[in-house]
Amino acid sequence: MPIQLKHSRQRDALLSLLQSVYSHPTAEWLYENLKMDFPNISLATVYRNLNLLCEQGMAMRVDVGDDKNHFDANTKNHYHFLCKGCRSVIDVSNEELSDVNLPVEEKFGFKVDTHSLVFFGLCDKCR
Amino acid sequence: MPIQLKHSRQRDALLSLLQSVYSHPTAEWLYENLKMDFPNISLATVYRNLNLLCEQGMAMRVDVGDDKNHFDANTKNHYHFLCKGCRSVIDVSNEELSDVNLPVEEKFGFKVDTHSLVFFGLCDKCR
DNA sequence: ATGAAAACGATAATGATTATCATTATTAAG
DNA sequence: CTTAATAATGATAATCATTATCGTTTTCAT
Repeated sequence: MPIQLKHSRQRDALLSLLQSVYSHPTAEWLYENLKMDFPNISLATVYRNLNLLCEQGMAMRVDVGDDKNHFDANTKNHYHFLCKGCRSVIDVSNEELSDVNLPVEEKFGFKVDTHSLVFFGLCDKCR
Repeated sequence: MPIQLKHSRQRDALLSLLQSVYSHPTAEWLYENLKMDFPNISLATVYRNLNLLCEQGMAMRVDVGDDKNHFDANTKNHYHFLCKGCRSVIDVSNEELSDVNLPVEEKFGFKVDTHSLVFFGLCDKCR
């Protein structure tokens, strides 16, 4: 008996908003912007649906260590860069960094499923 | 006028406890264990002194994305592995993974100061 | 010994997120 | 087109790690 999803205008709007931006917004930012179309939307609804979208694989959580989650509709494998100046989160392709897991598997005998890699510095606007 | 540190038995005990363990304890764990010698110690004292030790470079914060900070008296550059089974945090040397920042600098034109790299999987006991 | 300032313990406050719960919206079946 | 089930909502309380506040205690140079 997996939970049978029902349609929701709020969830639709959330997903298309998330898909329309290149930034990696927080729940709070999405909440503020959804208020344009849904003046009565609740922050709880935003969190609920973000969790749903992540479970469904239509979005992913981006943790850059700034104590709040960011969200990304691009679920393809890639890394992120956090600018210490403007605090923006920027995509970084991971083509050049394949097989990072391998040396850890081999040297320590751990089974490495995934890794998290975040870069910190100044973006081209802030440097 | 930089803050003039004064000696504190609680801070001494915190540092030597942290230096004596290979795990990467949380503030809560350190607090519970310091109670042996300081029954009246406050959790605030533990947090205060952990922040101080980090500022002084005698300890470092380890963020593995589990919503609480871990602490490490080994401030030499190394990575961490989080076991999804026993939730323990294990050191990983970074010898095999030098120059991770470089490709990002070159390709995106960002000034990359640091990066955070955490591995997830099962340790040799849990796999 | 003494006084300024650091550190303390207790505890309230914060901020992001989750849980609760009464009400509303969606949807499949009659 | 009703209706009944159940998912989703909005409002808000609760949670949990961490920080701030504040009156009291320690530390330490004088």
